[in-house]
Amino acid sequence: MPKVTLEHFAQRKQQILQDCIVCFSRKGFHQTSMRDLCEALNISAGGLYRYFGSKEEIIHAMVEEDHTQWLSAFSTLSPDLSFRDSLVALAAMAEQIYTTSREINSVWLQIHAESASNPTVQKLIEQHYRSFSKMLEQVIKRAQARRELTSHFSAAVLASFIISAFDGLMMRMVVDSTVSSKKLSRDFVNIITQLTDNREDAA
Amino acid sequence: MPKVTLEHFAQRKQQILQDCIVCFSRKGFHQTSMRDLCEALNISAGGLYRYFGSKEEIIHAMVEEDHTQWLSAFSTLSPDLSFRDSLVALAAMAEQIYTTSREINSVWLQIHAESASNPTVQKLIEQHYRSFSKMLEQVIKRAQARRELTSHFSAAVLASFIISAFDGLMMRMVVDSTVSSKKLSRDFVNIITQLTDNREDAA
DNA sequence: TTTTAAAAAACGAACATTCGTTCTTTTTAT
DNA sequence: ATAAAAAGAACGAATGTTCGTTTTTTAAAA
Repeated sequence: MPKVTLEHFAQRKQQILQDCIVCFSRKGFHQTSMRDLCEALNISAGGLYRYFGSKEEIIHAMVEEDHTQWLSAFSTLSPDLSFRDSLVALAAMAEQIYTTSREINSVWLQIHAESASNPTVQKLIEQHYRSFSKMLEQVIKRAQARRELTSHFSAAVLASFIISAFDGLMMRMVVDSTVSSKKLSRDFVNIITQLTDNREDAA
Repeated sequence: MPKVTLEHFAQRKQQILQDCIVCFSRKGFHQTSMRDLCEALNISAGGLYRYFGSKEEIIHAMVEEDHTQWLSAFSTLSPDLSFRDSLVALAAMAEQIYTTSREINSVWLQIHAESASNPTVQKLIEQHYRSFSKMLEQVIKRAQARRELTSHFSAAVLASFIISAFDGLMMRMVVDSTVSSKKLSRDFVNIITQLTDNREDAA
């Protein structure tokens, strides 16, 4: 009779996805052929297509992978943390997500670029940012309520700004190899917290 | 006898480059074939190859195009401006560069992604940021000398931060169609200036 | 325990297209 | 008449995907 796999299948699929990420980060989606993938993963074409029905499907899976990774990371964030500590924790998550497998960085950037010409990807990313923004706004609003963060700017605008700054940092890390992510992200946290902390707004 | 073109040639080349940018922004470098370009530009393969020796060459030309555009924009920046006004002016330049031809945004993002797998592009971009950073540091140092800007952070770090924030903003504009660049970039200038202005550092 | 049947998993040659580029030819403008 | 400019057919290589075949794995039958 058959083989009673299920989680085994999912596990293998996950492993394949990770390997694909490495390949894509090195050569780019559209420069990496299915043949390239097969060779690198030691799998045949037919084998690979059992796990992902198309190249597109792999791309979508990568977006969702990153999305869920961030969701679960965010869920571990205690509401009791100060604004600064929340930021520090988020930066640490970014460290962990984006440097334990350094390749994700480049793939994530590629996905953003892809979204300009790929409506499906665009929709996935937009939705990712929507929920991500929401969560960050919660943190900001709590900090503002506690008066440890200036209320000069709306939570939505601040969230947008912070996300952009870190997206830009990620971009920079891909482009400039001399950037030390650890040092820079710490600098960024310092700047943001210093710049947003509450001082009896004497402007 | 020959045709005495020269600037005519350069002019046509520039026009072709602009049209390529539009095409690439809609479909992406690697999804846009030379045939696609030829059809869209109403030119033959042989004709196109007279202006650019390869697809790569077009990409390089786009990077350099953006680079020189920013260089000339920066050179118009008066040293007498306050820090805030300098930022406002820079944001206005970004507005002008990135919204008069909205497509450049997406292409610029693609170029960043490309740099991860294309050493030549990576080198071009790295060099672009190097000179861009230098110029911004000048502005920051002047503002710090005038004591209208906190000296809590080094000019290099601040420059890095500001560039990242605006790169991230650009990225966001590509990904999220609902973003109003005008409003957001103004918010960003407000945040940065508020957060970096000099108050007798009572921390 | 060994055999066996059946299905899942993996393989890899083959498919029709499409790719970037070249090259010969034709047109255009002096 | 001459040479630059444009054209577009043609090239081999490479693309994503399919599909018939082989291998492996499993659990019931012997």
